[in-house]
Amino acid sequence: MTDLAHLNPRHRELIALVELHGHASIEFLAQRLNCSAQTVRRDIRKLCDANVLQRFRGGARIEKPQVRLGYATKQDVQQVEKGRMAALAVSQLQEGEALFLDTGTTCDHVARELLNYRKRLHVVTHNLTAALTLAAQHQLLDIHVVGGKVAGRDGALTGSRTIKELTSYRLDVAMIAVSGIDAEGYLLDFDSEKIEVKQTMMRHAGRKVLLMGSAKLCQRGIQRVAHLDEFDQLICDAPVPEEIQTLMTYPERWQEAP
Amino acid sequence: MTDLAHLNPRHRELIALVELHGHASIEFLAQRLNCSAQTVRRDIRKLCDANVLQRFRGGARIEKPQVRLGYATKQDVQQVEKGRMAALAVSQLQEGEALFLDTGTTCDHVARELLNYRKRLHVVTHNLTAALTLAAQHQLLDIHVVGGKVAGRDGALTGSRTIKELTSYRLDVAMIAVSGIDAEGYLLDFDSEKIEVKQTMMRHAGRKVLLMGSAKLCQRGIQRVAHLDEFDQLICDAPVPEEIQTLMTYPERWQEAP
DNA sequence: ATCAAAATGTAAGAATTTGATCGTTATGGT
DNA sequence: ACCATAACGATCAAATTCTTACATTTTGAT
Repeated sequence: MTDLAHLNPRHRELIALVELHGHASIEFLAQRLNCSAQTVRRDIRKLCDANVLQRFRGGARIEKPQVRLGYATKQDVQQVEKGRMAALAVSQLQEGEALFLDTGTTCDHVARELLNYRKRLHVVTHNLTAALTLAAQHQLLDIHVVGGKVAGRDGALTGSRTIKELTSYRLDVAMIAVSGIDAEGYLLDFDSEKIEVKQTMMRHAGRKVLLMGSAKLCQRGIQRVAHLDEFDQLICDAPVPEEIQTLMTYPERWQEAP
Repeated sequence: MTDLAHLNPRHRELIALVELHGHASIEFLAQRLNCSAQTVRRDIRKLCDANVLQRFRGGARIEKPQVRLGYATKQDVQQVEKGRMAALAVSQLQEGEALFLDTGTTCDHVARELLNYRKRLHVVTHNLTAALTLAAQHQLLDIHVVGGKVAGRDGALTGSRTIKELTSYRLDVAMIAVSGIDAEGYLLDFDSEKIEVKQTMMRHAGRKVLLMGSAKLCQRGIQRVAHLDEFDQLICDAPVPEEIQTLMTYPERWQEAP
Protein backbone atom coordinates (compact mmCIF):
# COMPACT_ATOMS: atom_id res chain seq x y z
CA MET A 1 0.00 0.00 0.00
CA THR A 2 0.94 3.61 0.04
CA ASP A 3 2.60 5.22 2.96
CA LEU A 4 0.23 6.54 5.56
CA ALA A 5 3.16 7.16 7.82
CA HIS A 6 3.50 10.92 7.83
CA LEU A 7 -0.02 12.15 8.34
CA ASN A 8 0.12 15.53 9.97
CA PRO A 9 -2.69 16.82 12.20
CA ARG A 10 -4.22 18.70 9.32
CA HIS A 11 -4.52 15.50 7.30
CA ARG A 12 -6.32 13.80 10.14
CA GLU A 13 -8.63 16.75 10.59
CA LEU A 14 -9.34 16.73 6.89
CA ILE A 15 -10.31 13.09 6.95
CA ALA A 16 -12.49 13.71 9.98
CA LEU A 17 -14.25 16.56 8.22
CA VAL A 18 -14.89 14.48 5.13
CA GLU A 19 -16.14 11.62 7.25
CA LEU A 20 -18.55 13.95 8.97
CA HIS A 21 -20.75 14.37 5.95
CA GLY A 22 -19.39 11.76 3.60
CA HIS A 23 -18.07 14.46 1.29
CA ALA A 24 -16.74 17.99 1.46
CA SER A 25 -15.78 20.75 -0.94
CA ILE A 26 -12.29 22.14 -1.33
CA GLU A 27 -13.49 25.55 -0.28
CA PHE A 28 -15.16 24.30 2.86
CA LEU A 29 -12.10 22.32 3.82
CA ALA A 30 -9.73 25.20 3.17
CA GLN A 31 -11.77 27.41 5.43
CA ARG A 32 -12.11 24.87 8.23
CA LEU A 33 -8.47 23.87 8.06
CA ASN A 34 -7.33 27.45 7.86
CA CYS A 35 -5.15 26.92 4.82
CA SER A 36 -5.25 27.60 1.11
CA ALA A 37 -7.31 25.66 -1.36
CA GLN A 38 -4.11 24.58 -3.02
CA THR A 39 -2.89 22.88 0.11
CA VAL A 40 -6.19 21.12 0.45
CA ARG A 41 -5.84 19.86 -3.11
CA ARG A 42 -2.36 18.58 -2.39
CA ASP A 43 -3.59 16.84 0.75
CA ILE A 44 -6.51 15.33 -1.04
CA ARG A 45 -4.34 14.07 -3.83
CA LYS A 46 -2.08 12.41 -1.33
CA LEU A 47 -4.95 10.83 0.54
CA CYS A 48 -6.53 9.65 -2.67
CA ASP A 49 -3.30 8.03 -3.75
CA ALA A 50 -3.34 6.24 -0.43
CA ASN A 51 -6.94 5.14 -1.10
CA VAL A 52 -8.23 6.89 1.97
CA LEU A 53 -10.40 9.32 0.05
CA GLN A 54 -11.94 9.53 -3.38
CA ARG A 55 -11.80 12.80 -5.18
CA PHE A 56 -14.24 14.48 -7.47
CA ARG A 57 -14.10 17.86 -9.09
CA GLY A 58 -14.59 20.38 -6.33
CA GLY A 59 -13.91 18.18 -3.35
CA ALA A 60 -13.46 14.72 -1.94
CA ARG A 61 -15.57 12.02 -0.41
CA ILE A 62 -14.97 8.98 1.69
CA GLU A 63 -16.48 5.60 1.10
CA LYS A 64 -17.28 4.89 4.66
CA PRO A 65 -18.29 1.31 4.87
CA GLN A 66 -21.89 1.62 5.83
CA VAL A 67 -21.27 -0.43 8.84
CA ARG A 68 -18.01 -0.52 10.64
CA LEU A 69 -17.03 -3.82 9.26
CA GLY A 70 -13.66 -2.30 9.87
CA TYR A 71 -13.64 -4.69 12.73
CA ALA A 72 -13.78 -7.56 10.34
CA THR A 73 -11.55 -6.22 7.63
CA LYS A 74 -9.01 -3.73 8.87
CA GLN A 75 -7.57 -4.92 12.12
CA ASP A 76 -8.08 -8.49 11.20
CA VAL A 77 -4.96 -10.57 11.09
CA GLN A 78 -4.54 -13.83 9.26
CA GLN A 79 -7.39 -13.02 6.95
CA VAL A 80 -6.39 -15.56 4.37
CA GLU A 81 -6.11 -18.34 6.89
CA LYS A 82 -9.45 -17.51 8.45
CA GLY A 83 -11.02 -17.42 5.01
CA ARG A 84 -9.69 -20.91 4.30
CA MET A 85 -11.06 -22.30 7.54
CA ALA A 86 -14.40 -20.61 6.92
CA ALA A 87 -14.62 -22.06 3.43
CA LEU A 88 -13.96 -25.57 4.72
CA ALA A 89 -16.53 -25.21 7.48
CA VAL A 90 -19.20 -23.93 5.09
CA SER A 91 -18.47 -26.61 2.51
CA GLN A 92 -19.50 -29.26 5.01
CA LEU A 93 -22.96 -27.88 5.55
CA GLN A 94 -26.02 -29.50 3.99
CA GLU A 95 -28.85 -27.61 2.37
CA GLY A 96 -31.57 -26.77 4.85
CA GLU A 97 -29.42 -27.21 7.93
CA ALA A 98 -29.63 -24.87 10.87
CA LEU A 99 -26.57 -23.53 12.63
CA PHE A 100 -25.48 -21.36 15.49
CA LEU A 101 -22.81 -18.86 14.56
CA ASP A 102 -20.45 -17.55 17.22
CA THR A 103 -18.76 -14.15 17.44
CA GLY A 104 -15.23 -13.24 16.47
CA THR A 105 -13.47 -12.42 13.26
CA THR A 106 -13.22 -16.07 12.24
CA CYS A 107 -16.97 -16.42 12.41
CA ASP A 108 -17.35 -13.19 10.46
CA HIS A 109 -15.43 -14.93 7.72
CA VAL A 110 -17.86 -17.82 7.92
CA ALA A 111 -20.69 -15.33 7.39
CA ARG A 112 -18.98 -14.01 4.31
CA GLU A 113 -18.56 -17.52 2.97
CA LEU A 114 -22.21 -18.23 3.63
CA LEU A 115 -23.11 -15.41 1.24
CA ASN A 116 -21.74 -17.54 -1.58
CA TYR A 117 -23.50 -20.65 -0.36
CA ARG A 118 -26.40 -20.73 -2.75
CA LYS A 119 -28.69 -22.97 -0.77
CA ARG A 120 -31.22 -22.51 1.96
CA LEU A 121 -29.92 -22.36 5.50
CA HIS A 122 -31.09 -21.28 8.92
CA VAL A 123 -28.66 -19.24 10.94
CA VAL A 124 -29.05 -18.21 14.56
CA THR A 125 -26.50 -15.83 15.97
CA HIS A 126 -25.71 -13.23 18.60
CA ASN A 127 -23.12 -11.74 16.25
CA LEU A 128 -24.30 -8.41 14.87
CA THR A 129 -21.50 -8.13 12.35
CA ALA A 130 -22.23 -11.54 10.90
CA ALA A 131 -25.97 -10.93 10.92
CA LEU A 132 -25.55 -7.75 8.94
CA THR A 133 -23.26 -9.46 6.48
CA LEU A 134 -25.79 -12.24 6.02
CA ALA A 135 -28.58 -9.70 5.58
CA ALA A 136 -27.42 -9.24 2.00
CA GLN A 137 -28.80 -12.74 1.34
CA HIS A 138 -31.89 -12.50 3.49
CA GLN A 139 -34.09 -13.82 0.70
CA LEU A 140 -32.27 -17.11 0.70
CA LEU A 141 -31.06 -17.36 4.26
CA ASP A 142 -33.27 -17.51 7.30
CA ILE A 143 -31.35 -15.36 9.76
CA HIS A 144 -32.34 -15.08 13.39
CA VAL A 145 -30.71 -12.76 15.85
CA VAL A 146 -31.18 -13.44 19.52
CA GLY A 147 -31.80 -10.48 21.77
CA GLY A 148 -29.29 -9.17 24.25
CA LYS A 149 -26.99 -6.43 25.35
CA VAL A 150 -24.18 -5.26 23.12
CA ALA A 151 -21.02 -6.36 24.85
CA GLY A 152 -18.20 -5.36 22.59
CA ARG A 153 -17.41 -3.18 19.64
CA ASP A 154 -17.63 -6.25 17.45
CA GLY A 155 -21.34 -6.37 18.17
CA ALA A 156 -21.54 -9.42 20.36
CA LEU A 157 -24.82 -9.80 22.20
CA THR A 158 -24.75 -11.30 25.67
CA GLY A 159 -26.74 -11.47 28.88
CA SER A 160 -29.44 -13.59 30.40
CA ARG A 161 -31.89 -12.81 27.65
CA THR A 162 -29.42 -14.04 25.05
CA ILE A 163 -28.90 -17.29 26.91
CA LYS A 164 -32.59 -17.80 27.47
CA GLU A 165 -33.43 -17.28 23.81
CA LEU A 166 -30.71 -19.63 22.67
CA THR A 167 -32.14 -22.41 24.78
CA SER A 168 -35.32 -22.29 22.75
CA TYR A 169 -33.45 -23.53 19.68
CA ARG A 170 -32.22 -27.00 18.77
CA LEU A 171 -30.02 -26.79 15.72
CA ASP A 172 -27.87 -29.07 13.60
CA VAL A 173 -24.55 -27.30 13.95
CA ALA A 174 -22.73 -24.94 16.31
CA MET A 175 -19.79 -23.06 14.85
CA ILE A 176 -17.60 -21.89 17.65
CA ALA A 177 -14.38 -19.94 17.88
CA VAL A 178 -12.21 -19.43 20.96
CA SER A 179 -9.22 -17.39 22.08
CA GLY A 180 -6.81 -20.07 23.21
CA ILE A 181 -6.12 -23.50 24.65
CA ASP A 182 -4.52 -24.73 27.87
CA ALA A 183 -2.13 -27.58 28.61
CA GLU A 184 -4.90 -30.09 29.25
CA GLY A 185 -6.78 -29.46 26.05
CA TYR A 186 -9.40 -27.10 27.41
CA LEU A 187 -10.34 -24.22 25.21
CA LEU A 188 -10.09 -20.80 26.78
CA ASP A 189 -11.65 -17.39 26.44
CA PHE A 190 -11.73 -14.13 28.34
CA ASP A 191 -15.27 -12.92 28.68
CA SER A 192 -17.41 -15.12 30.89
CA GLU A 193 -20.56 -13.80 29.29
CA LYS A 194 -19.39 -14.82 25.87
CA ILE A 195 -18.26 -18.17 27.20
CA GLU A 196 -21.69 -18.87 28.53
CA VAL A 197 -23.12 -18.15 25.10
CA LYS A 198 -20.70 -20.58 23.45
CA GLN A 199 -21.55 -23.29 25.94
CA THR A 200 -25.25 -22.76 25.47
CA MET A 201 -24.91 -22.98 21.71
CA MET A 202 -23.00 -26.21 22.05
CA ARG A 203 -25.58 -27.74 24.36
CA HIS A 204 -28.32 -27.02 21.86
CA ALA A 205 -26.59 -28.20 18.71
CA GLY A 206 -25.88 -31.58 17.15
CA ARG A 207 -22.52 -31.20 15.42
CA LYS A 208 -20.14 -28.98 17.31
CA VAL A 209 -17.53 -27.43 15.03
CA LEU A 210 -14.52 -25.59 16.37
CA LEU A 211 -12.67 -23.10 14.24
CA MET A 212 -9.24 -22.41 15.58
CA GLY A 213 -6.42 -20.79 13.70
CA SER A 214 -2.94 -22.07 14.36
CA ALA A 215 -2.12 -18.70 15.91
CA LYS A 216 -4.56 -19.48 18.69
CA LEU A 217 -2.90 -22.75 19.56
CA CYS A 218 -0.27 -20.99 21.61
CA GLN A 219 -2.52 -18.28 22.99
CA ARG A 220 -4.24 -18.17 26.32
CA GLY A 221 -7.47 -17.19 27.90
CA ILE A 222 -8.53 -17.06 31.50
CA GLN A 223 -11.56 -19.26 31.62
CA ARG A 224 -12.44 -22.64 30.24
CA VAL A 225 -15.07 -22.95 27.54
CA ALA A 226 -15.04 -26.65 26.80
CA HIS A 227 -12.68 -29.53 26.12
CA LEU A 228 -11.43 -30.45 22.68
CA ASP A 229 -13.18 -33.80 23.00
CA GLU A 230 -16.56 -32.12 23.11
CA PHE A 231 -16.26 -31.09 19.49
CA ASP A 232 -17.16 -33.26 16.55
CA GLN A 233 -15.04 -31.40 14.05
CA LEU A 234 -12.04 -29.17 14.62
CA ILE A 235 -10.85 -26.98 11.81
CA CYS A 236 -7.40 -25.46 11.71
CA ASP A 237 -5.46 -23.60 9.05
CA ALA A 238 -2.30 -25.66 9.50
CA PRO A 239 -1.16 -29.08 10.70
CA VAL A 240 -1.90 -29.39 14.39
CA PRO A 241 1.19 -29.97 16.58
CA GLU A 242 1.73 -33.41 18.07
CA GLU A 243 1.37 -32.20 21.64
CA ILE A 244 -2.10 -30.77 20.94
CA GLN A 245 -3.24 -33.90 19.11
CA THR A 246 -2.32 -36.07 22.07
CA LEU A 247 -4.70 -34.07 24.26
CA MET A 248 -7.64 -35.47 22.30
CA THR A 249 -9.32 -38.83 22.49
CA TYR A 250 -10.05 -38.68 18.77
CA PRO A 251 -7.31 -36.57 17.20
CA GLU A 252 -8.52 -37.57 13.75
CA ARG A 253 -11.34 -35.09 14.18
CA TRP A 254 -8.88 -32.36 13.31
CA GLN A 255 -9.05 -31.09 9.77
CA GLU A 256 -6.64 -28.79 8.03
CA ALA A 257 -8.16 -26.18 5.75
CA PRO A 258 -6.55 -26.37 2.31
CA MET B 1 -15.83 2.53 -19.48
CA THR B 2 -16.79 2.34 -15.86
CA ASP B 3 -15.56 5.62 -14.58
CA LEU B 4 -17.11 5.24 -11.17
CA ALA B 5 -14.00 6.67 -9.59
CA HIS B 6 -14.77 10.35 -9.36
CA LEU B 7 -18.50 10.70 -9.24
CA ASN B 8 -19.45 13.87 -7.47
CA PRO B 9 -22.08 13.94 -4.74
CA ARG B 10 -24.74 14.97 -7.18
CA HIS B 11 -24.08 11.89 -9.29
CA ARG B 12 -24.35 9.66 -6.29
CA GLU B 13 -27.49 11.30 -5.09
CA LEU B 14 -28.93 10.92 -8.55
CA ILE B 15 -28.23 7.21 -8.57
CA ALA B 16 -29.70 6.93 -5.12
CA LEU B 17 -32.85 8.73 -6.15
CA VAL B 18 -33.30 6.48 -9.16
CA GLU B 19 -32.67 3.42 -7.03
CA LEU B 20 -35.24 4.56 -4.55
CA HIS B 21 -38.12 4.20 -6.97
CA GLY B 22 -36.51 2.23 -9.76
CA HIS B 23 -37.03 5.17 -12.12
CA ALA B 24 -37.19 8.95 -12.06
CA SER B 25 -37.98 11.80 -14.44
CA ILE B 26 -35.54 14.45 -15.53
CA GLU B 27 -37.70 17.15 -14.07
CA PHE B 28 -38.00 15.43 -10.71
CA LEU B 29 -34.27 14.85 -10.56
CA ALA B 30 -33.46 18.43 -11.56
CA GLN B 31 -35.65 19.71 -8.78
CA ARG B 32 -34.29 17.37 -6.12
CA LEU B 33 -30.70 17.88 -7.17
CA ASN B 34 -31.13 21.62 -7.43
CA CYS B 35 -29.72 21.88 -10.91
CA SER B 36 -30.92 22.35 -14.47
CA ALA B 37 -32.49 19.67 -16.59
CA GLN B 38 -29.54 19.98 -18.95
CA THR B 39 -27.15 18.95 -16.24
CA VAL B 40 -29.34 16.03 -15.31
CA ARG B 41 -29.32 14.88 -18.91
CA ARG B 42 -25.56 15.06 -19.03
CA ASP B 43 -25.26 13.15 -15.78
CA ILE B 44 -27.66 10.51 -16.94
CA ARG B 45 -25.85 10.11 -20.24
CA LYS B 46 -22.60 9.65 -18.38
CA LEU B 47 -24.07 7.10 -16.00
CA CYS B 48 -25.72 5.24 -18.82
CA ASP B 49 -22.43 5.04 -20.67
CA ALA B 50 -21.00 3.51 -17.52
CA ASN B 51 -23.89 1.03 -17.45
CA VAL B 52 -25.09 2.22 -14.10
CA LEU B 53 -28.44 3.47 -15.34
CA GLN B 54 -30.69 2.90 -18.31
CA ARG B 55 -32.30 5.89 -19.88
CA PHE B 56 -35.70 6.38 -21.44
CA ARG B 57 -37.18 9.50 -22.90
CA GLY B 58 -37.90 11.82 -20.00
CA GLY B 59 -35.84 10.10 -17.37
CA ALA B 60 -33.76 7.15 -16.28
CA ARG B 61 -34.28 3.84 -14.56
CA ILE B 62 -32.11 1.23 -12.92
CA GLU B 63 -32.39 -2.46 -13.56
CA LYS B 64 -30.26 -4.23 -11.05
CA PRO B 65 -29.47 -2.74 -7.69
CA GLN B 66 -25.83 -1.79 -8.01
CA VAL B 67 -23.57 -4.36 -6.53
CA ARG B 68 -20.95 -1.92 -5.49
CA LEU B 69 -23.11 1.03 -4.56
CA GLY B 70 -26.32 -0.51 -3.32
CA TYR B 71 -27.37 0.25 0.18
CA ALA B 72 -24.41 2.46 0.79
CA THR B 73 -25.61 4.85 -1.86
CA LYS B 74 -29.09 5.03 -0.53
CA GLN B 75 -27.49 6.29 2.56
CA ASP B 76 -26.43 9.24 0.50
CA VAL B 77 -29.90 10.51 -0.22
CA GLN B 78 -30.29 13.75 1.67
CA GLN B 79 -27.47 12.80 3.94
CA VAL B 80 -26.93 16.31 5.17
CA GLU B 81 -30.59 16.85 5.91
CA LYS B 82 -30.88 13.60 7.80
CA GLY B 83 -27.80 14.47 9.79
CA ARG B 84 -29.37 17.76 10.80
CA MET B 85 -32.56 16.08 11.92
CA ALA B 86 -30.63 13.49 13.84
CA ALA B 87 -28.56 16.14 15.59
CA LEU B 88 -31.67 18.00 16.69
CA ALA B 89 -33.32 14.84 17.95
CA VAL B 90 -30.29 13.80 19.93
CA SER B 91 -29.78 17.27 21.40
CA GLN B 92 -33.13 16.99 23.09
CA LEU B 93 -32.30 13.85 25.02
CA GLN B 94 -31.50 13.96 28.72
CA GLU B 95 -28.69 12.05 30.34
CA GLY B 96 -29.81 8.66 31.51
CA GLU B 97 -32.89 8.50 29.34
CA ALA B 98 -33.92 5.33 27.56
CA LEU B 99 -35.04 5.29 23.94
CA PHE B 100 -36.32 3.03 21.24
CA LEU B 101 -34.57 3.50 17.94
CA ASP B 102 -36.33 2.60 14.71
CA THR B 103 -34.86 1.33 11.44
CA GLY B 104 -34.12 3.32 8.32
CA THR B 105 -31.32 5.52 7.19
CA THR B 106 -32.55 8.49 9.20
CA CYS B 107 -32.32 6.45 12.38
CA ASP B 108 -28.88 5.28 11.36
CA HIS B 109 -27.91 8.94 11.39
CA VAL B 110 -29.33 9.23 14.88
CA ALA B 111 -27.08 6.36 15.92
CA ARG B 112 -24.10 8.16 14.50
CA GLU B 113 -25.03 11.30 16.38
CA LEU B 114 -25.42 9.30 19.58
CA LEU B 115 -21.77 8.33 19.30
CA ASN B 116 -20.89 11.94 19.98
CA TYR B 117 -23.35 12.22 22.83
CA ARG B 118 -21.04 11.93 25.78
CA LYS B 119 -23.55 10.96 28.40
CA ARG B 120 -25.11 7.76 29.57
CA LEU B 121 -28.11 6.50 27.65
CA HIS B 122 -30.09 3.33 27.21
CA VAL B 123 -30.95 2.34 23.68
CA VAL B 124 -33.25 -0.47 22.62
CA THR B 125 -33.43 -1.26 18.94
CA HIS B 126 -34.24 -3.82 16.28
CA ASN B 127 -31.87 -2.02 13.91
CA LEU B 128 -28.70 -4.02 13.35
CA THR B 129 -26.93 -1.23 11.51
CA ALA B 130 -27.56 1.24 14.30
CA ALA B 131 -26.66 -1.27 16.98
CA LEU B 132 -23.34 -1.96 15.34
CA THR B 133 -22.65 1.73 14.99
CA LEU B 134 -23.46 2.26 18.64
CA ALA B 135 -21.25 -0.65 19.63
CA ALA B 136 -18.26 1.65 19.25
CA GLN B 137 -19.49 3.39 22.42
CA HIS B 138 -20.63 0.34 24.33
CA GLN B 139 -18.78 1.40 27.45
CA LEU B 140 -20.91 4.51 27.76
CA LEU B 141 -24.12 3.43 26.12
CA ASP B 142 -26.34 0.63 27.29
CA ILE B 143 -27.41 -0.96 24.03
CA HIS B 144 -30.03 -3.66 23.82
CA VAL B 145 -30.97 -5.48 20.69
CA VAL B 146 -34.26 -7.31 20.58
CA GLY B 147 -34.32 -10.72 18.97
CA GLY B 148 -35.94 -11.43 15.66
CA LYS B 149 -35.64 -12.43 12.07
CA VAL B 150 -33.58 -10.36 9.68
CA ALA B 151 -36.09 -8.81 7.32
CA GLY B 152 -34.09 -6.61 4.99
CA ARG B 153 -30.61 -5.94 3.82
CA ASP B 154 -30.54 -2.94 6.14
CA GLY B 155 -30.66 -5.33 9.06
CA ALA B 156 -34.14 -4.78 10.40
CA LEU B 157 -35.33 -7.40 12.85
CA THR B 158 -39.00 -8.31 12.81
CA GLY B 159 -41.39 -11.06 13.77
CA SER B 160 -43.44 -12.09 16.77
CA ARG B 161 -40.41 -12.49 18.98
CA THR B 162 -39.34 -8.91 18.24
CA ILE B 163 -42.77 -7.60 19.17
CA LYS B 164 -42.94 -9.69 22.28
CA GLU B 165 -39.57 -8.52 23.51
CA LEU B 166 -40.37 -4.90 22.86
CA THR B 167 -43.44 -5.12 25.06
CA SER B 168 -41.25 -5.90 28.03
CA TYR B 169 -39.75 -2.40 27.89
CA ARG B 170 -41.16 0.92 29.01
CA LEU B 171 -38.88 3.70 27.82
CA ASP B 172 -38.79 7.49 27.83
CA VAL B 173 -38.56 8.08 24.10
CA ALA B 174 -39.42 6.38 20.81
CA MET B 175 -37.61 7.68 17.74
CA ILE B 176 -39.59 6.71 14.69
CA ALA B 177 -39.15 7.23 10.96
CA VAL B 178 -41.69 6.49 8.23
CA SER B 179 -41.89 6.37 4.45
CA GLY B 180 -44.65 8.82 3.69
CA ILE B 181 -47.85 10.53 4.69
CA ASP B 182 -51.40 10.52 3.33
CA ALA B 183 -53.93 13.26 2.79
CA GLU B 184 -55.47 12.87 6.24
CA GLY B 185 -52.24 13.12 8.17
CA TYR B 186 -51.67 9.43 8.67
CA LEU B 187 -48.08 8.27 8.35
CA LEU B 188 -47.47 5.45 5.93
CA ASP B 189 -45.04 2.64 5.40
CA PHE B 190 -44.74 -0.45 3.26
CA ASP B 191 -43.80 -3.43 5.38
CA SER B 192 -46.52 -4.49 7.78
CA GLU B 193 -44.00 -6.25 9.99
CA LYS B 194 -41.97 -3.09 10.39
CA ILE B 195 -45.12 -1.11 10.99
CA GLU B 196 -46.07 -3.35 13.85
CA VAL B 197 -42.67 -2.77 15.38
CA LYS B 198 -43.07 1.01 15.14
CA GLN B 199 -46.50 0.86 16.72
CA THR B 200 -45.26 -1.32 19.53
CA MET B 201 -42.38 1.03 20.25
CA MET B 202 -44.78 3.95 20.39
CA ARG B 203 -47.13 2.17 22.77
CA HIS B 204 -44.26 1.52 25.14
CA ALA B 205 -42.62 4.93 25.15
CA GLY B 206 -43.37 8.25 26.75
CA ARG B 207 -42.27 10.87 24.25
CA LYS B 208 -42.92 9.86 20.68
CA VAL B 209 -40.58 11.58 18.26
CA LEU B 210 -41.08 11.44 14.51
CA LEU B 211 -38.22 12.11 12.14
CA MET B 212 -39.43 12.92 8.69
CA GLY B 213 -37.44 14.58 5.96
CA SER B 214 -39.22 17.02 3.70
CA ALA B 215 -38.69 14.60 0.83
CA LYS B 216 -41.03 12.15 2.56
CA LEU B 217 -43.82 14.67 2.80
CA CYS B 218 -44.80 14.02 -0.77
CA GLN B 219 -44.12 10.29 -0.75
CA ARG B 220 -46.49 7.44 -0.13
CA GLY B 221 -46.72 4.15 1.57
CA ILE B 222 -49.39 1.51 1.53
CA GLN B 223 -50.32 1.08 5.14
CA ARG B 224 -50.97 3.40 8.04
CA VAL B 225 -48.57 3.52 10.94
CA ALA B 226 -50.06 6.24 13.12
CA HIS B 227 -51.49 9.74 12.93
CA LEU B 228 -49.39 12.87 13.24
CA ASP B 229 -51.29 13.78 16.41
CA GLU B 230 -49.92 10.73 18.17
CA PHE B 231 -46.43 12.21 18.21
CA ASP B 232 -45.15 14.63 20.80
CA GLN B 233 -42.40 16.00 18.63
CA LEU B 234 -42.03 16.03 14.88
CA ILE B 235 -38.71 16.87 13.35
CA CYS B 236 -38.30 17.94 9.76
CA ASP B 237 -35.38 19.34 7.79
CA ALA B 238 -37.36 22.20 6.28
CA PRO B 239 -40.43 24.30 6.99
CA VAL B 240 -43.51 22.12 6.91
CA PRO B 241 -46.06 23.07 4.24
CA GLU B 242 -49.27 24.73 5.35
CA GLU B 243 -51.44 21.86 4.16
CA ILE B 244 -49.57 19.36 6.31
CA GLN B 245 -49.67 21.61 9.35
CA THR B 246 -53.42 21.90 9.13
CA LEU B 247 -53.71 18.14 9.46
CA MET B 248 -52.49 18.35 13.04
CA THR B 249 -54.27 19.40 16.18
CA TYR B 250 -51.06 20.86 17.55
CA PRO B 251 -48.99 21.97 14.55
CA GLU B 252 -46.56 23.73 16.88
CA ARG B 253 -45.11 20.33 17.64
CA TRP B 254 -43.25 20.52 14.37
CA GLN B 255 -39.61 21.53 14.64
CA GLU B 256 -37.28 22.43 11.82
CA ALA B 257 -33.75 21.14 12.13
CA PRO B 258 -31.31 24.06 11.74
C1' DA C 1 24.62 29.86 11.07
C1' DT C 2 23.89 27.96 6.75
C1' DC C 3 22.05 25.18 3.29
C1' DA C 4 18.96 21.87 1.10
C1' DA C 5 14.64 19.81 1.09
C1' DA C 6 9.97 19.90 2.06
C1' DA C 7 5.82 22.35 2.72
C1' DT C 8 2.85 26.16 1.83
C1' DG C 9 1.03 30.22 -0.53
C1' DT C 10 0.13 32.89 -4.86
C1' DA C 11 -0.99 33.68 -9.49
C1' DA C 12 -1.86 32.82 -14.45
C1' DG C 13 -3.44 30.02 -17.87
C1' DA C 14 -5.75 25.57 -19.14
C1' DA C 15 -9.51 22.57 -18.59
C1' DT C 16 -14.07 21.34 -16.98
C1' DT C 17 -18.64 22.18 -15.67
C1' DT C 18 -22.90 24.45 -16.01
C1' DG C 19 -26.99 26.81 -17.60
C1' DA C 20 -29.18 28.91 -21.56
C1' DT C 21 -30.44 29.08 -26.32
C1' DC C 22 -31.85 27.10 -30.54
C1' DG C 23 -32.72 23.94 -34.09
C1' DT C 24 -33.95 18.96 -34.34
C1' DT C 25 -36.33 14.78 -33.09
C1' DA C 26 -39.59 11.92 -30.73
C1' DT C 27 -44.33 11.34 -28.66
C1' DG C 28 -49.28 11.51 -28.28
C1' DG C 29 -53.72 13.14 -29.64
C1' DT C 30 -56.82 14.31 -33.26
C1' DA D 1 -51.14 11.88 -41.66
C1' DC D 2 -50.76 16.06 -39.21
C1' DC D 3 -49.85 19.17 -35.56
C1' DA D 4 -48.70 20.68 -30.88
C1' DT D 5 -45.91 19.68 -27.26
C1' DA D 6 -42.15 18.00 -24.85
C1' DA D 7 -37.59 16.13 -24.83
C1' DC D 8 -33.22 15.98 -26.89
C1' DG D 9 -28.41 17.25 -28.63
C1' DA D 10 -25.24 20.70 -30.06
C1' DT D 11 -23.16 24.89 -29.20
C1' DC D 12 -21.53 28.90 -26.60
C1' DA D 13 -20.41 31.98 -22.85
C1' DA D 14 -19.76 32.44 -17.98
C1' DA D 15 -18.25 30.52 -13.88
C1' DT D 16 -15.75 27.37 -11.40
C1' DT D 17 -11.96 24.36 -10.66
C1' DC D 18 -7.52 22.27 -11.84
C1' DT D 19 -2.76 22.34 -12.99
C1' DT D 20 1.55 24.28 -13.55
C1' DA D 21 5.09 27.26 -12.21
C1' DC D 22 7.31 30.04 -9.11
C1' DA D 23 7.99 32.65 -4.64
C1' DT D 24 8.10 32.22 0.25
C1' DT D 25 8.33 29.96 4.59
C1' DT D 26 9.43 26.16 7.57
C1' DT D 27 12.10 22.23 8.90
C1' DG D 28 16.07 19.47 9.84
C1' DA D 29 20.78 18.33 9.36
C1' DT D 30 25.44 19.56 9.32
